[in-house]
Amino acid sequence: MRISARTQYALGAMLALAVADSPVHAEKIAVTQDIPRRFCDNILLQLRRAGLIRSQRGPDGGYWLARPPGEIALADVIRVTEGAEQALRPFSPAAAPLAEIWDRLRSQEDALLSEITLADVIASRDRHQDRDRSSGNGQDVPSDAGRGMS
Amino acid sequence: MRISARTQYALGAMLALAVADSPVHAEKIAVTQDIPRRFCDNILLQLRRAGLIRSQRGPDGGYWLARPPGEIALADVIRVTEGAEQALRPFSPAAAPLAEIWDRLRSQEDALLSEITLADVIASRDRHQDRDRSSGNGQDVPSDAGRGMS
DNA sequence: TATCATTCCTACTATTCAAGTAGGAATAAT
DNA sequence: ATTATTCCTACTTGAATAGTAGGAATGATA
Ligand code: FES
Ligand code: FES
Repeated sequence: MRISARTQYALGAMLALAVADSPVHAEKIAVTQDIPRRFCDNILLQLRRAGLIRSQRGPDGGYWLARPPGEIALADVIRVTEGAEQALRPFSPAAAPLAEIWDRLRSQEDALLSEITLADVIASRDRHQDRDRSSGNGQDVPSDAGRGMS
Repeated sequence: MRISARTQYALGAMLALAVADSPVHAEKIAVTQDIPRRFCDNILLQLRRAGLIRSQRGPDGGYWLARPPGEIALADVIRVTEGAEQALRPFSPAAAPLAEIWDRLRSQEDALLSEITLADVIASRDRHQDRDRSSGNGQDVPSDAGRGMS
C-alpha cells in the first residue's frame, strides 16, 4: 500500500486526539501536527464521515475520538484515507501466479496494521522518551495499552 | 511498496525468459506478455543495466537471464523497477513513532519477496495447471525448485 | 437578536509521478 | 550494403495526489 501524505496527516491527527482529554480544534491539530490548515479540515471531515471521530460546531467546538485509542487500529484509519485502492490492471496469463503473491503481501500488511492501535503507538512513543530504563527493553508494543482518553 | 505496471511487466518478462531455453527477442516478450512494444524495450534495458539479464544485438540477438531462475528473487527485480522509493516527507514530531512501523512493514514485505524466486513462481504455476492431483496439496512454494533454464 | 468562531461541504487548481512514445544511434548477422 | 535487432535520451500524456477557495451551517455568547 501507498503511504500518502494524507494518510500520514490523518494518523498524526488521530494521535493528537488520542492524547487529548477534551475536544480539539482543527486549528490546533493543524499547528501541532504541521498540517496545512485547510487540508486539515478536509481530512478531519473525511475521518468524521467514516465514523472514526466525532465533532461539535461553533465556538467551543472541536473534534474527539469516537472510540478509545486502544480500540482504533492503524488499519482503520488507513483504510479510510487510502480509500479502495484501484485494482491493478489485468495480468498477462503468464504472469497470473503473481496475483497470489500480491494477495499474500496485502494480508501480511493488513495483519500488522490491524494489530497496532493508536494506544500502542502512543505507548511506544512514551517508552522511547525515557530512553532505555532497563537493558533488554521494550520490543513489542502491547495491545492492551491505553483505554481512556488521557 | 507500490506495484506499478512497470514492475508487473518486468516480472512477466523475467518469467518469460526463465522458461525459455535460448535468447528471446523483445518483440516476442512484448507480444506474449502483452507489454507495449516500445515500453518493453525500455524495461528490458533497465533490467540489463541492473545486471539481471544479458543481451545480444543484431539479428539473431535477444535477451536471456544472467543467472538461473532459482537464484533470482522477486525482490531483485522489484528493487530495480521501483527504484529507490523517495523517502516520505518529514514527520511532525508527534507522529514520529510511525516511522518505525513503516520500517517494519517494509522489512516484512522484503522478507517475503526475497524468499520467492522466479523458479518458485513457475513451479507454482505448473502446479496450478494440473488442478489438485492430491487432496491436501501444495501450500508452500519450495525455494529449491528449478536450477537450469528449461 | 446580533455576532463570532468554528465545523462542514463542494469544487477547483497545481504539482508530481507513472505510463507510454519518439527518433534515431550502435551493433551484428547475412 | 542491408536489415534486424538492441540501445539510449528525451519527450508527451494521463491520472492521482496535494493543497486551495469560497462560502453555508451551526452553536455559543452577550
Ligand atoms: S506496501 Fe502494501 S502490499 Fe506492499
Ligand atoms: S506495500 Fe510495501 S510497505 Fe506497504
